[in-house]
Amino acid sequence: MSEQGLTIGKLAAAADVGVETVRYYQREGLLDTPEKNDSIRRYDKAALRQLRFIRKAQEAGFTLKEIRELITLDAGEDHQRAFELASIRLSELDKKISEMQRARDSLSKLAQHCACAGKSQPCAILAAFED
Amino acid sequence: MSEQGLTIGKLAAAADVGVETVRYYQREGLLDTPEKNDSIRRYDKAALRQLRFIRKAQEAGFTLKEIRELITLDAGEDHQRAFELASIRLSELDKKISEMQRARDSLSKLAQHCACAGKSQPCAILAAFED
DNA sequence: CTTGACTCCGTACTATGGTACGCACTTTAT
DNA sequence: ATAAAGTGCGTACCATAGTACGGAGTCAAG
Repeated sequence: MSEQGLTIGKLAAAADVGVETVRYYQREGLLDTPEKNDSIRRYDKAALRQLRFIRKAQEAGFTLKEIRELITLDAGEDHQRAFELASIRLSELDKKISEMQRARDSLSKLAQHCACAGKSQPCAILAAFED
Repeated sequence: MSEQGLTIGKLAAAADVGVETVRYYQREGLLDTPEKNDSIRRYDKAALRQLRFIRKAQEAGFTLKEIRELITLDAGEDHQRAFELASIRLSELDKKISEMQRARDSLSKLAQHCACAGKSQPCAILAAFED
């Protein structure tokens, strides 16, 4: 007997996370724990989709707490709040992106003249971030 | 008697961090603790510069551990290693930036048709990150 | 000259996001 | 049919980056 869904191991692998991480998300209420028909729990496509959503949302900088909220919001009808969370995240994402862009530029400038200079002066890295 | 340097409070304020954070950095070996002439420790420009460097480097995504290494490297002569750390960070920064850019796009697309749609369907946020 | 703010230092506690461990099953491959 | 691999659960532990607390001493302004 097999194809009535993924085992936790397969689910985890499909989303490229560890089994322990899946269990952790369950404990945190981000992923629900399916009933067990036999002795082993089986996960369907929806669970995989949700797990993947969690990871994508994390990449967008949402905390697990926020993600939990988004998930409940998705099930309910408080559209407004989800929109709000998304807007906040969007603007913080923009802020973070330009911050990182600036950091990137400083760092690449450093790499530039670190590469051509010999090995004399005190390393320019401390100076690299000075405005 | 005053202007022989900043007090810890002034130092912290000048770098926009908390006093406890400064002490934490000292404990972690990122910032050294100056000798005390009287009963209070005084911090000079170099300390402020270093503290600011720590924050900038954090923005670039370096961990405190790496920053500690960069600082010792700056004092010493292992240019090579500093260059290596910077290169690694640079490429991870690039990776992270495009990841966030992608997340940003998904999110803004969502905000778009979340704004125009009414409040019917299940909120599109779960779908927003699907490739 | 005292009251409130600041400092010093040590230690404890926090949040976030996991990872590991142990033990008792249950599958599955050999 | 037996050993290796996987599952279920509960609990413990981890790193990272701080933040808070308490008590004793010090300094500056009214």
